[in-house]
Amino acid sequence: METSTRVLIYEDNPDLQASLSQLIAGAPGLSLVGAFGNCTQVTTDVARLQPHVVLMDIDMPGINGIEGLRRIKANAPTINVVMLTVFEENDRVFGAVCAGADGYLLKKTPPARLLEAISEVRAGGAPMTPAIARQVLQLFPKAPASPSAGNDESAANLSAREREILRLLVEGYSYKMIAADRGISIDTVRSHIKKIYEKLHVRSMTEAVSKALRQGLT
Amino acid sequence: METSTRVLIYEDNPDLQASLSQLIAGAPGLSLVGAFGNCTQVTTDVARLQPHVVLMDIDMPGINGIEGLRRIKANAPTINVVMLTVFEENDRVFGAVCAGADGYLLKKTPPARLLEAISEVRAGGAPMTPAIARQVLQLFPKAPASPSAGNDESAANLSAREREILRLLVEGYSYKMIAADRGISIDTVRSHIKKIYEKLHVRSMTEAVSKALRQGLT
DNA sequence: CGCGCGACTGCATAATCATGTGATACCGCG
DNA sequence: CGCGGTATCACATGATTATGCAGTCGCGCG
Repeated sequence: METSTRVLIYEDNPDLQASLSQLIAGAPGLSLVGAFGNCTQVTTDVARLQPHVVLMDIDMPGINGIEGLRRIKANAPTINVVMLTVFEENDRVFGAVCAGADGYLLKKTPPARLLEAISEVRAGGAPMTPAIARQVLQLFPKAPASPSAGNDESAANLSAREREILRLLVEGYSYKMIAADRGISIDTVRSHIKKIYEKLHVRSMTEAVSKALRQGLT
Repeated sequence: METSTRVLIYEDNPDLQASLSQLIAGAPGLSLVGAFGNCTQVTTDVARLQPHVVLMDIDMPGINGIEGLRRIKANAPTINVVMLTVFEENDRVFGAVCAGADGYLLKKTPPARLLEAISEVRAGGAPMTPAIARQVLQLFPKAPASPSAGNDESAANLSAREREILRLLVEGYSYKMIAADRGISIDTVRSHIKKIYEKLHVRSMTEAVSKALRQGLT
């Protein structure tokens, strides 16, 4: 029974493909199952080679890396796919993360960091080159600034405890679960929830959760 | 002309505040400009102390860390704010990144990594604990998979009727109201909702609504 | 001091949700 | 044809939610 991490590489630049292959093949705990210059056969490749991690070049002839990523995720969603790119363009980053990328690294990433990234993605992380991570955070919609925004009225009106409890509602906690989580009685939970409803002008949990999520109240 | 990174800490746990303070104060290239247990005076603190980096605890009495973050960003957007938390909850992560967080670390992050994070954020990166980075990527709406979709299972898997009914749940409709609205019996509504729960792997209305809104299923 | 507020608690009750079991009709597909 | 899936419906039961009423305690404020 093989316990090493099976890595598959898609990279059209021959030099980089060679050096990545060497790096992976020579790294303890990793095994290189394949290295290709394009991902036109990605579906069959993946089915045949059963990789745990795919290093996917974004720019390749034929099918681009994002499409390759999509196909992998469509057919084998548990495979971790780390995107590799020369550039840091926003639209590429956005496209890749929306397609389900598990990590995103610049090609110039030093070898040690690349190996680290592989083990990180295997452990459930999402390795990103710092500049990419920054871009990822900046892709999020910015909430309106706080000061006296009318929108934040509802939020500012909730007490800290009420906000905590609303958060747990959003997570799908029942009254009983909230009580257990916060170490209070279920009747206390009810009281807080009743108050939340009044402040948010809602009459049910679903309305409260919906409003909270839509207005970023929690 | 001082060239060290000025760090301001907001952390209400006295032990952690003390150890963070010691860490920062003792690190070459960093200087600790303040450490407080709450961020009620964040605006004046920041104006007075002129930090480059703020380490901000998410949970604090009075004004919570996300609100503190918002105020910093509203008044001094160039200050880098790294959020600290015990937990990894999705809504917190989402709230923080929408409020403009520059990084997000778990409190249990080892000291060496924390120092690294500070220099990383200064260099334009966005330091994130691996698990948080994973969550950040997962916060993005998933694009429709390419033609032979399997990835969009949850979304594509709901029938038209189920999707209609989920939409009404999100609007806060009760079973009875849905039945009236669609001209069907309440037991029919129940059957559909049961099926929706199975497909979405949830067990309550609030979970379904939450999931629907977060993943753009409706 | 009284007041308002937040956090906490209890009890009773009605309404609503969630689950299981069962069923029919219709459609498309191999 | 049988099968699976969708839409529809009913009944019974237990669990959970929502509401009303009542209360205590601590805090800050005029």
